[in-house]
This record gives sequence, C-alpha cells and structure tokens, in this order.
Amino acid sequence: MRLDERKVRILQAIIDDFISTAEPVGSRTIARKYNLGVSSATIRNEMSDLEEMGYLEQPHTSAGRIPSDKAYRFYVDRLMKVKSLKKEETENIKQLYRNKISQIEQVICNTAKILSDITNYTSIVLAPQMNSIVIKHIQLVPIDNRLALLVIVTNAGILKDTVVKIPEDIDADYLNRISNILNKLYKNKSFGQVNLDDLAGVRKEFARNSSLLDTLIDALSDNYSKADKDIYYGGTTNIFNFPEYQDVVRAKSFLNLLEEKELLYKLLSNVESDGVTVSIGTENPYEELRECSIVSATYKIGDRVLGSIGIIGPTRMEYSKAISAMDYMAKTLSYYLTSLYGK
Amino acid sequence: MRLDERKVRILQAIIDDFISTAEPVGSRTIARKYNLGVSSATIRNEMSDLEEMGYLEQPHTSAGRIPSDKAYRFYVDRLMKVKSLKKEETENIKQLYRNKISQIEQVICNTAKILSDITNYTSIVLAPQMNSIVIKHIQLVPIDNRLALLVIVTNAGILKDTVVKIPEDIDADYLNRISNILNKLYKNKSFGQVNLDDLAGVRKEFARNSSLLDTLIDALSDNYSKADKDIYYGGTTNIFNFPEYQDVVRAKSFLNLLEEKELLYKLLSNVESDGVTVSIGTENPYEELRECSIVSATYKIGDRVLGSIGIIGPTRMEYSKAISAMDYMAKTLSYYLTSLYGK
DNA sequence: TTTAGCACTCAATGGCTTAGAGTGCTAACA
DNA sequence: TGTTAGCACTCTAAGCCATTGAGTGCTAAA
Repeated sequence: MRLDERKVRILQAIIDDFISTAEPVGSRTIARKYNLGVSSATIRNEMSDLEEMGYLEQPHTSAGRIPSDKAYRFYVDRLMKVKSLKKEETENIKQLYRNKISQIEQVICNTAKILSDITNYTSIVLAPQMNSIVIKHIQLVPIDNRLALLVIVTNAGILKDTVVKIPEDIDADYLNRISNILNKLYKNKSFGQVNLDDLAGVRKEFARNSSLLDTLIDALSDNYSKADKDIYYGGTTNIFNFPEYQDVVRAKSFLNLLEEKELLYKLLSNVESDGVTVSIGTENPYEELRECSIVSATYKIGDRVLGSIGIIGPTRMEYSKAISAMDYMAKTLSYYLTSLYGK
Repeated sequence: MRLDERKVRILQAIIDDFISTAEPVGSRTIARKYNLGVSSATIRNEMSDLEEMGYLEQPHTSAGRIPSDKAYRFYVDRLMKVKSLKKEETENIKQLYRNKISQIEQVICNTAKILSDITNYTSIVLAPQMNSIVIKHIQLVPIDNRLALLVIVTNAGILKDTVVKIPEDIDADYLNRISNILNKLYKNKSFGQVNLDDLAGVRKEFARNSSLLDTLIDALSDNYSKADKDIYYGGTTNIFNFPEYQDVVRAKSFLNLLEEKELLYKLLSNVESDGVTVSIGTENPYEELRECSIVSATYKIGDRVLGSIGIIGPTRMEYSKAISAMDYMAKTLSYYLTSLYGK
C-alpha cells in the first residue's frame, strides 16, 4: 500500500492533534477540526489503512487511534517544519551567556534550567567528559598556614578546585616546588592519561610530607573519577504537567529513571557529535525509556566534543519546539565556550 | 479533665501506630496490638476524652482516630525517647567528612544527601549565609593571558571562585596590584559590609582598564547576591514513599513547595541557633506547610551560625529518628567546619 | 469503674446499567 | 471506482445502588 498524499495529510493531522491533546483521535474529530474536504467515513478507511501500515495504533476497539513510534519517526524526518524560537526565547538564552563568566559547572547548570523553561520538558546535561580534557596547568595556591587551594586549569575552563589541608610548617616556596612537580607530570596530558602512580613515584621528593602527597592523590582522583559522571537537571517536575503522568506510579518511575545516572550517562554519551539527535520510544536501547523520547545534542569547544545535552519527555513530544530549542542552545553554548576557552 | 497516665499510654500507642501505618487507629486495634490490660470499650471512652481534649481527631464518624498537631507536640516534648543512630549510620556520616576536604558547597550538598538517606525524608540545606561571613583574603590568580581566577577566601572556606576575563595586555604584577586594592578595601569585612561603591570609587587606579573593574564588580556582586539563597536538597522523591502522597496533586504541590526558595529560606533562617527545632503542621507560619513537619538545626563555625539544615516530611513523621539524625548531623558538620576553618 | 452487647454511621467496594465515542461494514451514490 | 450516509456493534467511563465492615457511642450489667 502506498502512503499517498491524502494519507500523509491525515496522519499529520492525527499526530498534531494527539501531541496537543494526549487523547486518542477519532475520525470525526479529524473531519471536523482539520477540513481536509472528505467525510469522516473516508478518513475512517484511511485510518484503517494507516493502522495496517504500522503508523497508527488503537488502544481498544471503541477508542480513537494514536500515532506509533514509526509515525513519530516519519513526522520528525519528513513532516515536521522546525519552527525557530521566539525572539524572547533566543534573547533569554543569549542573556544567560552575556557577561557572565564563571565556573563552567555554573554555566552548564543554568543551561539545563533554561532549556527546561523553554520547552517545558525535563532537561539533562552531562558535565564535560574528563577523558578528553587536557590539563593546562596545576597550581597550589596558599590560603593560610593550614590550607591551600589546588587549582587545575584545563582547556575547558577551571575544574572543580579543591581545598587541601597542608601541614602547618610548609611555606609558599615549598608549595611552588610541588606545583612544579605536578606540572611536570601532568601538564598537557588529558585526564584519561593521568596516572596517579606517577605521583606516588615521586614520593621521595616530598620528604617527610608524604601525608600531603596522599591528600593530593586523593584530591586528584576525586576530581578525575567523580566529576566525570556529573549530571545536571532542569525542570524535573515538569513531567507532572502531562496527563499521561498523572498516575503516581508512572510519575515515580520517571523520576527514578532520572536518578539512574549510569543509564543516562550511557544514553547521552552515544550521541552523534553533530546536529540534533532524536530517539523515539522503542528506538531507545533501554526498556525503561520505551515511552519516552529524547532529543539530544553535544556541546563542544572548537571541534572537540565536551559533553551532551538532552531533553526527555513523552513520545508525544512537541518535537519541533524541542529540536529547535536544542539546536539553538547547543550551538550557543558551544560558541560561548569556544570563545572563552578555545584556542 | 486530667491527662492521667492511662490516657497518656493510650495516646502514645495511637501516635506510634499512626506514625507507622498512616491509617486512622481504632480502639480495637489498640486493645489487640498494645496490651494495656483494658478492653476496647474502655479505650473507646478514653479516646473520646482525648478527642475532647484536642489530642485526637476523627476524619469521619466511622473511622478510627488520628493524632492532632497538639498530640505530636506533646509526643515530641514529653513522650518520645530519642533513640540514637545506629552504628553504621554514624559511621556513614563520619565517613563523609573523613579526609574529604573540598569546596564547602560540596560538603553541604553531601550533607543533604546523607541526611535524606538516613531518614527517608526530604532534606534541605541552606548554604552559608553570606552576611555573617568575613572575607579573609581576595586574590586574582592568573590562568592564561586572557583569564584569571578571582578567589575569595573567607572564614568559612573558599567561596565560589569565579573566572574573569581580563584584557590581554595585563601582566601578573598588575593583577597583584589589583589584588592589593581589593584586599585593602574588603579584608576583614563581612559580606554584609561590602559596598561595591567603594570599588567604583577607586576607578582611577584602574586607569584605562575600567572594563576589568566592571567585570570584578559583576563577579563580586554575583557571589554576594546569589549564593546567599543557595539551597541544596536531598531525597526530593522520597515523598512518594508515603501513602498520603500517593495522590498526584498533593505530590506535585509538595514538590512545588520545594521550589519556593524564598519561603524555605525564610523558614530555615528563623531557627533557634542551638539544638534541634521541631515545627509541627499548623505551627508553621505558612499555609502551604500545614500538613508537614520540619525538623531543623543550624550549623556553625565556632559560635557563629553559618546556615541551617532541615528535614521536611508529613506531620506523621518518625520524630525520634529525624531528631537524632538531625542532631548528630548538625553537630558533626559544625565540628568539621570548625576544625577546618575555625578561629 | 469496667465491660459486653448492640444499634448506628459511613467510607469503601463491587456489581450493574447506561451513555457515548468510535469503529467497521454495507449499500447507495456520483 | 472512490466516497459517503447509515447503522449495528464494541468497549470504556461514569453513575448508581446495595453490601460490607470497621469503628463509634450508648446502655445496662458485672
């Protein structure tokens, strides 16, 4: 059976309607709301065909029909016109980056927030992936006679800097010497190449202060291992706005899903490095996500991918809005980061 | 009418039962489960008295009874024995602070998490209140020829340090001079005393680099104004575990409540500075909280209150557990911060 | 003062009916 | 041959009603 133009028009009407109402769509509704110039009976026949072709599903005989994942895919690839963001929305985004220069985590956290504000879905942002980040400089900055700040400067902005306790009798010169040792070992290496054993190897240079060495090893490995899977969220409670999540059990399982960092991490780190990726319902590799869609993109410094951003919502998603917001956001963030830290 | 010993025993049984089941408690249940040596009819009479005295309420005639806020207050003040935490729980808490020295925000964020893990309620932690924090040192640390790190060292650990853009032609000496100016102006002042006009007043010293000055003013005011109302959460979805929040509307309104930072901020900043404060249902000044209880305490460095911690849950809360966890946590956190930044 | 007994109340449960939205088929029509 | 009106059929959701049972309050006896 061929998907002729009339079928396409009807399919589009059904998808549009279902996206906005979340109710199964009947033939009469289509005939009334979208005047396609044919009667409900004709539409009924076409709908029956569309079901046979796999684009529609029927929850039960006496209900209307809902689009299948295949229909959404067709919609996203062919039907939908990506409408650009409203002026005020792009302004909001730009505003976020204008003048504001602060910790990269801050920026990313705000990115998540604004993305969920614009789309009304939940947004997920993966913090920069350490493995690809190169250390430009390590320095111990003295704070007082018992504390110092271990600052790791990377080509993606400052990383979590860490306060470390130092033995009381250590002076600035000594800290400088240690900074030099650290630099010699790690400068221009990526975090993936960092080997903490190297540091243990120079234990003798620390003389009697081997406890300081241990503290440093701790601090470094902390930064290395943990920050890697940092995930930021925006609009986690937005899910309650959707009728399909008015059921506590479903809402809860959605919120639990968000806490499965491992899964989200895998999901978002396998994203195309260019443009916006859309993953619909059962296209997702994970069971838990078979009723959700994910719109994602990466953000970069120059050409190097740092991390990724995702929007997650019901398969009945306003793809057009979500995709355009994602596209604009990822580009703006990348542009901003590149101008700040890029070479 | 007097609250004689038998009434108290019955009241206690009812409260205990309701706390663990969330179901209205009937006279027969009490007679069966807690053998008080009297029949259900006697208990019935006593319950009727307790209701008249305001300790019990009846959702409807043919249901059992539930404790009133007055009953919980009595329970917390007189009846309840605070049971101390399990060994493994205190171990978990200590573990959190052992060796781990990092940004104060990190510590606070983890505090929220562990508190909610132990109690199964939602925890709320107010970041250190800037007004009382004293600046010990301000320094601009050069990163590369376009960026510097503005580090503000306080008597409560490092504050959010900020990356600032600097004009390309500025050298380390110049940054040092600026650091000195900043120190002269702000050292040993609390954030409450910081007046950004002071900085504007030295504009001439910046010579042609007045854009750098503006950046610094921005960065400082950012730290000053925003961080002040930072709130960290733990276990926000724990609320779904309680039968009284199986209703989406209620669950949603609870989650919305958590986003009312202004309100939570007011609520938690008016807490007794010593010991644990318990605020039950309608005792709370806000309408939205009349079905919740809040257990809170402050954390300090030495004697100076920095911020506060709260646990929020249904009025039917396991007060004993919540209070002991809160007590232990606040003390441990204060001890840790004092040993690190105190004096 | 305590307790057994009993009538009474009321939310919750489950079965039953009805209403209505929607389908699919058939037959007539252009 | 494609389109449409008409109609019987299906199935969920909503409303209604009777039943159940947990729990109370009162009374009278121990």
